[in-house]
Amino acid sequence: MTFFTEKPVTAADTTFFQLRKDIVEGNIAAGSKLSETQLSTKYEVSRAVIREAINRLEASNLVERKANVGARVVSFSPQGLIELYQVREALEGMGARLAAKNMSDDEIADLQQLLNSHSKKVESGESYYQEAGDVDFHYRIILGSKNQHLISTLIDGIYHLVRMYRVQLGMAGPRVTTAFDEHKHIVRAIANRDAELAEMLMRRHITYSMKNIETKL
Amino acid sequence: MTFFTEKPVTAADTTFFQLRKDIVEGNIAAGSKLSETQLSTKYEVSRAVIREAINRLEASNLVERKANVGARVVSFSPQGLIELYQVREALEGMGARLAAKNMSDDEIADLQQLLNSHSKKVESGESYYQEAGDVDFHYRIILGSKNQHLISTLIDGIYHLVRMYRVQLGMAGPRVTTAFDEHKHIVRAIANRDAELAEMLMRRHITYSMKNIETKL
DNA sequence: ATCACTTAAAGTGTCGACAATATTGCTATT
DNA sequence: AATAGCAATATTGTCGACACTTTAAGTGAT
Repeated sequence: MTFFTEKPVTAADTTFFQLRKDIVEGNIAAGSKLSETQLSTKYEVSRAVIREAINRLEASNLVERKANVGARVVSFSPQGLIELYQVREALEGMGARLAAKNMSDDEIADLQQLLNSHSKKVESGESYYQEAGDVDFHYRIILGSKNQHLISTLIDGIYHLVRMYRVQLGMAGPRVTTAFDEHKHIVRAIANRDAELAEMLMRRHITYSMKNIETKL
Repeated sequence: MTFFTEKPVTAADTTFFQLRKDIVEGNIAAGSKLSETQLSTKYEVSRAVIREAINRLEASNLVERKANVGARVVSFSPQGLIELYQVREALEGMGARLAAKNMSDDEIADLQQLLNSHSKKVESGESYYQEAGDVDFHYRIILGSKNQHLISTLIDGIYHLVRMYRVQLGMAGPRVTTAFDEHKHIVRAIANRDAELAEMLMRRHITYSMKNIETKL
């Protein structure tokens, strides 16, 4: 909902999306300074729209601003990554809990179907099961929570930061096969309307994911 | 940390704080439109700083903006309040868990002392145990989590929304005596470094608080 | 050579004006 | 009378210029 409807309407919108993409994908280095005048010439818009874009990036926790000094892209730190995953664990855990309560039967069926298509691709050797599939899975559950706060906090905020960290660490995608089993169990819990279990499994899933990243540091 | 250091340095800062106060305290009605020109004359600053302030209010989830249309103060809804408390439950639960791990012994001692002073005032009939005390308690635990994401999400964002809802519903403060016992148990869990229990008790505490509000609807 | 002070440069913060979009009210047609 | 289209108005979005702050460079004294 919040995510798929991201059509830019104003110049500040497009600049914001562009800047966010450039930051998340590492084209603008972590920790680097964002000069308003410089960006304004680079993106061929006035400083006003750059400022608006930077403000939104700040709200997304992708940049930090200091008054009268300027904005910098947030710099990577293992501690920051851990903190991010702690928040993610709390929010996505709650998301799974609510999804078990609030997802419609149709949505659950779709989710199971998505998992099946992933399953086939994994079995047939295609290691397609990568970022796109993983993201799709998590998005559906978050959206299934029907909690607008949760949805926008995760989808508009945290996920972009997570992706940025992934790029910084040079990780192609999430863990492949083991993660798939975890997904399966989560969906089963949701299908059984077992909110408690769904939350617990989702929290574990994210904890594992983080530990997997930690080993690569 | 993030909270006590809120000194305005720029005109946009002061305008933002003023506007936020006016919204949270209900001087600007929920659901009302925020006209840029109007506010610019009212607060005697240019539209640029008003726009910046509104942007930050939007990031705080206190107002909603639509392109080429304008900004409105978020409007109250029971559903919205429930969703807010669900997020709060998840985040403060994690906050308590982390506080049990990360608070220093001194900080815990201070927290216990704070609770004692509340206790005396409750026993002596002073129903002082109101918003200020409750807020102080929750802030210390959140800050004790040492998780910067958690801290800013709650203190810069969610708490203001919660206060706004409280004002809308005309609730003087939180539940008095029962809440105090809950606080006591939470602190004990933290002092015992029992992260699991601290999280569970905090989540319950917030759930109770929400149910208490629900009855008043 | 180092440090304090002054001054120049660069960058952010703020402003007022103009452009583009949305809303309102009116007119005309059926 | 109701509706569609159009004109007028009001509001937001964008721009360039100016003011203020920070930072860096440069000068002089110890």
